[in-house]
Amino acid sequence: MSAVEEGELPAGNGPNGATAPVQSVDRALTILELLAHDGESSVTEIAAGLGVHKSTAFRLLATLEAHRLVEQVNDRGRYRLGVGNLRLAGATTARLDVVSEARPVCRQLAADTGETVNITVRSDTSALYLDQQAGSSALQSHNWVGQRIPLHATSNGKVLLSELSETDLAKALPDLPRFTDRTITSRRAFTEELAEVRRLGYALAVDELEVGLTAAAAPIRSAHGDIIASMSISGPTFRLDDERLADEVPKMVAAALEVSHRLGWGRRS
Amino acid sequence: MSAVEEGELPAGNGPNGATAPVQSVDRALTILELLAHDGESSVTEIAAGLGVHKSTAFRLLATLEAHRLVEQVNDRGRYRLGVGNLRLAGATTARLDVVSEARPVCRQLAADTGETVNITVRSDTSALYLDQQAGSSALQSHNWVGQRIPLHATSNGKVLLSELSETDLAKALPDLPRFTDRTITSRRAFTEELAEVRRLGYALAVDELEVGLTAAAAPIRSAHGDIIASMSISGPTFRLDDERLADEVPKMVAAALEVSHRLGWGRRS
DNA sequence: CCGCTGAGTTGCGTTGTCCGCAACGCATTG
DNA sequence: CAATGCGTTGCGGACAACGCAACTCAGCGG
Repeated sequence: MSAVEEGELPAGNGPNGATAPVQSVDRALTILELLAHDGESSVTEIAAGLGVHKSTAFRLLATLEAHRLVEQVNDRGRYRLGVGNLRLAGATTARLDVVSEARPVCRQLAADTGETVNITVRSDTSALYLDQQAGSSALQSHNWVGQRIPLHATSNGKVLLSELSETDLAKALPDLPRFTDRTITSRRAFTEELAEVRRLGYALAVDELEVGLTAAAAPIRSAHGDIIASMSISGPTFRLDDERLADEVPKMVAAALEVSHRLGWGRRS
Repeated sequence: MSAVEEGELPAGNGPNGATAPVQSVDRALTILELLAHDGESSVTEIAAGLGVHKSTAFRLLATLEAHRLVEQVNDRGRYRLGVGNLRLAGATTARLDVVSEARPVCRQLAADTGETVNITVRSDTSALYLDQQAGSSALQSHNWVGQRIPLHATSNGKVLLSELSETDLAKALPDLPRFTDRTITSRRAFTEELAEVRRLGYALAVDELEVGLTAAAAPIRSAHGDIIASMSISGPTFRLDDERLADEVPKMVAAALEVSHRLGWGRRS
């Protein structure tokens, strides 16, 4: 089959530089990522994406299908992600106390404010979105769950970084790429911003990641007092102006505090 | 740990009888299922569960870890499901119009009624829970998302079966096991129950799956008018008595209808 | 203090498994 | 009706994955 463009992927390794000792499994999991990205693909497309023969891709797909991680749309047709993923994700979040404790609080906050509420944790150099409760407003952003977002241009990121030691901070922030005019790109300015976050107890990000997008975030603390997650509300800048923020931010801070309490923070043993 | 019950799995095949042509991938995916079931496991436990050598299990885990589908708790420690699953699940539900359209409606209904709201579809011989919005009441059931539940003992199942042809119905219901005194186990009685569901436009299930659990469900229809999913509210029987149901069921039927409309049902093109 | 146990991790050689090939069935299309 | 494209399947060679055994490291009890 004609010209497979070589090297579409790092060739035999996981998405990052980590080692992936079992080739076929690595390929199978890459298929899942391809499908997550493209939504729906044919066997031939997937084979091309992996740089393998059609039959190989087919067998990998059949194995994934046996575990319901993929399914085909019409008995003999294209493939897409299957419901097995939902079960795995359910088991994943069941493990994370944060999400299960935070979910009802988030829902309430989303209802109170009408804006989108997110829970994030830090994962190396990114903010990782664990859960999202969409606001009631018609205009709202897409689902960010599972996405990785830069730390220095988001309110969640600022909160997650706010109490790190200098060395940890350096590791978590190798660089500060610019996204908009208002992105903080100077390390000195960012350090001052973090001090402000510590002082206020919450963080803001207005048009820093994307023009027209405003977010505010507050820390969620473990029983030990460490910041283990961040809760944010976000929406279009025109709707979340200063006046509106003055109303909503205290609610969000209170909600984050409530979750921290549920996790055992500030509880006398 | 000690004493592996023999034959935990059909040995080299997927959970069902389907063929899984790629052994290593099949094993890797089985690891995910083991972790989903047990929450957290050691390499040795996983190796025992698979019936393979420790090193094999380790390499499979390393590959899964490269894709963030598993992670270890303490750099050198036990393994558990990783955040990559959340991303895959996000991509899976993004694909399912039903969930994204239904979620805001469900949240509203959960807030209005204070009870748990679920969205399910049929998957062969089970009802599959796609999404859940917990009610505001303190007493509420656990998260069912990704679980598979019998069709004949649940309100959702009755709705999903209610407009099937006789042959499809036979395929979807090989048998009718009993769960409680009130479970319908006669095929004739069940057929009559389905007729009643069609007449009323919704289904009830009181103590049929589990004593003390009551649920009511209504159909969600595609643009073609087919029943593609079911929406339910459920709660403890003592709270959902006849009087209460008389209040809440119409709300639920209306909510399901709203979702059907969003999906294009009854819309003039 | 030190050896012992049990955990996760890592070279190495062999073999069994997975891959690429090519042929097939089945739609859809000209 | 031939032609093309898809997803699917038998087959044999080769390489990748497996099992083995040795290693590192923590915890623990002697």
